Amino acid sequence: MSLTQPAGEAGEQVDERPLRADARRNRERILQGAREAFSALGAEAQMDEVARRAGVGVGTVYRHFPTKEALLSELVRQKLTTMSANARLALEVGGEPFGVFADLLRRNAALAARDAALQHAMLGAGERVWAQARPEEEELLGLTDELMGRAQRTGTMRADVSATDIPMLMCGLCATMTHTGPGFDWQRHLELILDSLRA
Amino acid sequence: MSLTQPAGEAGEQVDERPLRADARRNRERILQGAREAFSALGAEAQMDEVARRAGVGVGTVYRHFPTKEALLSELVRQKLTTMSANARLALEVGGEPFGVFADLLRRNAALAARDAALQHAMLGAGERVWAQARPEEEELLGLTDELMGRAQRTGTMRADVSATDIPMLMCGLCATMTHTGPGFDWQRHLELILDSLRA
DNA sequence: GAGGATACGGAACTATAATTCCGCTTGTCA
DNA sequence: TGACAAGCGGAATTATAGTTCCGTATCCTC
Repeated sequence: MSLTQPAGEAGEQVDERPLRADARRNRERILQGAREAFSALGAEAQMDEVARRAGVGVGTVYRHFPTKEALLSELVRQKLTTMSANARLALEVGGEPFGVFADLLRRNAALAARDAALQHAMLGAGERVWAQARPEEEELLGLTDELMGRAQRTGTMRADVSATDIPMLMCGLCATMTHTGPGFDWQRHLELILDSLRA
Repeated sequence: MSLTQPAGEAGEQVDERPLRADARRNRERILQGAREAFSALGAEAQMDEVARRAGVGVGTVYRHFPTKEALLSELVRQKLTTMSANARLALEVGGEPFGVFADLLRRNAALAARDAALQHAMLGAGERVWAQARPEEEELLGLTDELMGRAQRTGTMRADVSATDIPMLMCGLCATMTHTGPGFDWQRHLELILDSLRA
């Protein structure tokens, strides 16, 4: 189905005219409703629940996102974009490279912790959901690579870790967050991880 | 439903007479079929699929395990038991404590890697599934604690990590295994983790 | 502010997957 | 080896949740 799209890249409207005002507003509401719903109930939150929280009908949800998967995909894409923004900020600020990188991870982890169930929902989502967010993923990876390179060149970070290790580590951290409930001390876990990256 | 059980602990038959020969055989087949099904398809493998692989009818599956959850629970319980057995072995063998512990983790990780999707299915399962396996979990935790204590007393392991950290770490490792496909090099990730435990 | 396109709502539809039911089969024991 | 309890198979049932449809409402343009 999604393989037979007319043209243009996967996500947003391609050459469509701009959305009507109410539609634009609803799209935001839906995304917000979805975040809330998945945060509260995990991936098994139903589309009706998303609609309810967004204050719209299910039909409207489907008008904006053809499937539940597409909705999740958009959430993933946005999350990655936010993380990239953080990374870019970190690159500009400068400072002791390892510390900058560590702080970035801490910030991103905190971001994830705020709605661990949503995180879990996104991780549990199938390949297809992530495939849609490939470009955003690549970008984040690139930025991470640059940040790590700096730290490695100053000798404060192990030379045998690469940017691709980070998603793994964070992925593990997220899994941990959701499996032990909200009171869990993921911060200590993160520090453990950071220690393992230090030279 | 499961809260109104007559008496006795949650899992096995309590004071029932021994299973008939064919039933005992089928129970094993079902468990095996479930392992295969969940390994191949993840938690969304259907009961019919489990039955098919076990070579029995669905009805038979339900005769042995009242719900899908109960079936998953039993798999979790068995996995934990196996890990405990490994831990007990490690305790008896003796040798340099950190090395013994590290090898145990490596072995258990390898065990998990063999059927990462099953692992993922178990992790993704709800609280209730794990609640059933509490005793087995406690036991494994106790053994882990003993092993780590030894390493810490010889000064080869950080003093500020505890046995409860290990499930978190392994949980992260498992999540990683399934999110990056079968070809992923989880071994390097594990070594990273081990490094972070070293004193 | 009229007309037409765009978007909305939510009941109805459909697909999927868990679970039940009951007539039949097989093990067990005297 | 006959009787009966224990166990089996799998079609039918039920529950759940994703998705569609279409009459109605809203926005935008002229």
